[in-house]
Amino acid sequence: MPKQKVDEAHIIKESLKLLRQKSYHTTSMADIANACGLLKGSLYHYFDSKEELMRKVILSVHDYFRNEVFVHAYDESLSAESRLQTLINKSEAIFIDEENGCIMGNVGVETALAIPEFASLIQSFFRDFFDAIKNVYRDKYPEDIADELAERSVAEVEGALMLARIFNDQQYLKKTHKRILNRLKTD
Amino acid sequence: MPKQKVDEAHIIKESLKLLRQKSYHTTSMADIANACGLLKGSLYHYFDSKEELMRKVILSVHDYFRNEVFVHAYDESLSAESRLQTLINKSEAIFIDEENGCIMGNVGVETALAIPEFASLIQSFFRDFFDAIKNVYRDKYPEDIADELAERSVAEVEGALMLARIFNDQQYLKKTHKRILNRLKTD
Amino acid sequence: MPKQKVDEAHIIKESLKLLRQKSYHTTSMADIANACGLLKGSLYHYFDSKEELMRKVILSVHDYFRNEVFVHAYDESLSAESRLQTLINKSEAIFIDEENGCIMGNVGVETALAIPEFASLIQSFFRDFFDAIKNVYRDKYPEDIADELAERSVAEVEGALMLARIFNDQQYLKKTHKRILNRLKTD
Amino acid sequence: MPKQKVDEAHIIKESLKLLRQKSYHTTSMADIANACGLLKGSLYHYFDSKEELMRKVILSVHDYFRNEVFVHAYDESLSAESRLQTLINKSEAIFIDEENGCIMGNVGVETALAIPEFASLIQSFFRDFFDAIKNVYRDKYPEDIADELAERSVAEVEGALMLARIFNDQQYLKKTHKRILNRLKTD
DNA sequence: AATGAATGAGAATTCATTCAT
DNA sequence: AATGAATGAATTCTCATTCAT
Repeated sequence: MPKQKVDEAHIIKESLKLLRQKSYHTTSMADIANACGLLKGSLYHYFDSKEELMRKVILSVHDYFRNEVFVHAYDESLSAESRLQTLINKSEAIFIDEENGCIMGNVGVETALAIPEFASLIQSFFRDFFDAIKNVYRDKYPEDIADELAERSVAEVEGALMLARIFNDQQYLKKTHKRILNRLKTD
Repeated sequence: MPKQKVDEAHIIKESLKLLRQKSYHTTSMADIANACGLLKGSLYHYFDSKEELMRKVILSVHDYFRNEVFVHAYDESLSAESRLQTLINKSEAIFIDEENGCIMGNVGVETALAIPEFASLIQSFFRDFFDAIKNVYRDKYPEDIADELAERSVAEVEGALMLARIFNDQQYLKKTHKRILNRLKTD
Repeated sequence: MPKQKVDEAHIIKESLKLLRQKSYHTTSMADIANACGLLKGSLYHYFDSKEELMRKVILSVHDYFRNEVFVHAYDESLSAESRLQTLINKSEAIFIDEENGCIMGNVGVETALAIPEFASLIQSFFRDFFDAIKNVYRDKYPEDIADELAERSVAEVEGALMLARIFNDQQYLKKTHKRILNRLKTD
Repeated sequence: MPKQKVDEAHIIKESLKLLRQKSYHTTSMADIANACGLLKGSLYHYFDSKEELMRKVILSVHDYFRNEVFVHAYDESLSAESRLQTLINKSEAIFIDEENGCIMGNVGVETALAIPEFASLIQSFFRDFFDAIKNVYRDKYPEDIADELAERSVAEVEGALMLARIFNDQQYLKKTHKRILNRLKTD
């Protein structure tokens, strides 16, 4: 196995793992450095501050979702149902593991009032999340209904992830996803 | 105005305000003591540790919901709709203010992996939350549907509260509550 | 020898010694704590920050000069010469030792641009220093001359202290003081 | 505009600006590198350590004063008064700007006790400063008086610079220079 | 010559907790 | 019950310095 090379992207990846698992305030720069095989001081070679690192983690997750998850909602070569199914599959691959959870929701709740900049970046993520879902529902529903269903779906997903984490049970998300998909059939 | 007397209940009340607003790790014992007009050392006369205090806050919130919110779900003197309406009104009075949020969800997400005891207590709260909603839906739906609708409702409420906090917008919760109530009519 | 009791005044005293000797940026909170027989964290029980401690040191030195040094300039029961002689004697007792130097000048020069608040407090000290000297010279000289001589004297004293420190030679200050005193005779 | 070439002399020049303005301990190698358009690691190609760099800055300033300022004191083609006037003009051009101050005095006071080598180099500068002034006063005064007046003048200049910095007021130095010049007339 | 990654020591500060009074 | 002093470990961040490329 080749030694992991340390660069900004790698640090962001390791940070993401820890931050999603442990929360923003419980994850120390030393934890992150340690996970990267660095000393804590060395992180400041890449990031000016813990906040900047967190910001880049948020942006990186947002990018990833945009390019690897939400994008499928706009793939006109597929049926609405296939598009939503793909989006859901990709989401689950990210959200579900030993910890369960969405770093955006978790960090958002934890820091919304203390670090408004994070809230603002996370809002942007959720808007894209809405839009993607809405774009699929638009195939079957009129604009206003699609809008409401999308908002509801995002809330349900985030709520399910919260319960999944607290109960350590992935079924919450899986059932929610099933419902969301069913809305394209009947609901 | 009578001087607030300092006792366990009062400290729990003040702690709750802070913990819900600021998260578990950002709220220090000094913050809490300060809010109670005490010095931080004095808190240890009432609680052995921050964890114990948090535990009692969780239990206290659970009790409050049981006696003041969930209880209405079982008031057979009212219609299912009235029962749910009351439960929702009471919930909103607790969940909505300048910060928006549910301390159970927030602390649950933040500490689920680090402090399993909290997760366990919070699970118990959410089970009672499920049961209360389910008991109302049972009036109109068969057991299995009521069950699923209740689970979904709790997820939606918690997801809506997360978005409410991140977007600083109370409409997420209000719309969700409306939907939940409508399920007793048609859905 | 009774164990030194630790209180704010004692910490300020120990800080003063170190800060005058080592400069603001070379004196760490750990150094100061150590000199007081405390751990560095314990200092924050008394002072919110290093800057606040420095501020209180400055104010304390200013107070000391006001009450123990400058005050003699205004003692109308003595001749102008005696008043200046006393003021000079008291000054020397403070300024001269193994290190030589005036914490006001030293910290002033070091931090004037970085921490404007210090500059402002130190200006106030130097204004009182001017005024005291001027009040003595007024006995022999007209207002405008007294004013100029006072300003010149303070500059000479501070310059002499700088040289005294750099050359580790107390004669600079002693000769300066002699000249300042002689101005009451002829100059 | 030709790109500044990076060589030892250029680094020393940039360091000087920063060190005079910010003090020795507040100026980091990164600050200096940055001002030179280099990365901090690169500085070590030119200087073994921060101390060596500071030493070379001190020597460079001393050289500059020797060749561009003090030298005028020995120009026998001019009157004593012209010589002193020139020396003063040159000094002011160096000492006065937005910050005001003499790097020799500032660094001397700041590091005298911690880094004796600096004190020693700075002493040498001040001896040349004395000698230059004394050489001019010798034109009018006997040796011992010239000696004393020179010492006094240097102290006054340094003290005035200290006050100029703390009060952010260039008049202190200008008035001092006037007095020093007047001593060649009457005093 | 120059870079940029890495170090390791040390800075200020915070905080849960203890304990004598 | 309450205080306030003290702790000690942890946290974020800085910085002079080294070194392979």
